Amino acid sequence: MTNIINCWLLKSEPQGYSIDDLKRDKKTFWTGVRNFQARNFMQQMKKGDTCLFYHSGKETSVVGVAKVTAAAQPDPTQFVKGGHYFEPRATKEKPVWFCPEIQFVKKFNDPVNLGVIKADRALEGMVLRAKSRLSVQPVSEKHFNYILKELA
DNA sequence: GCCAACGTTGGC
DNA sequence: GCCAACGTTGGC
Repeated sequence: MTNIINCWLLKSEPQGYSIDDLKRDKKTFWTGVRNFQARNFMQQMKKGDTCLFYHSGKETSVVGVAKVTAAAQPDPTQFVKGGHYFEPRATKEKPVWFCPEIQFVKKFNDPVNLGVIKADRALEGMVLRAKSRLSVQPVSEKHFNYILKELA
């Protein structure tokens, strides 16, 4: 049996790319992630997987839901010489960084704050509680559903 | 392959 | 703005 994890959490600085930006764009490629752990999780994402969309910075809240519409593919920003996300080690044959495509699903009326997530015993073990820096992380289906149904 | 130095993220 | 956490780089 393959890995059946199919819920994720994506972090974003809202000044950089917010849930409202995603709502406007409807779809986007999740480019610019430059962390190997995060990349490895993104490569496990499949079309149809669901994602919590988290705003870091001032808000520190889960603000909505997105879904994966295409599996990870080479991140084009790694080839842009002089660009912020340029990757000198990457070639077209052997790209280093990958990005799935995601689609807007919903924005919460009530964002779920990190404080609540940390305090709620039902969310014990959530990666977000421990790994403060990881920008793409798996979420158990139980935790995902709980956040949607009980907290948002 | 170790580890010190360095850089970045992100909560507070 | 600070700083803890932690990922990455590069010298050895």
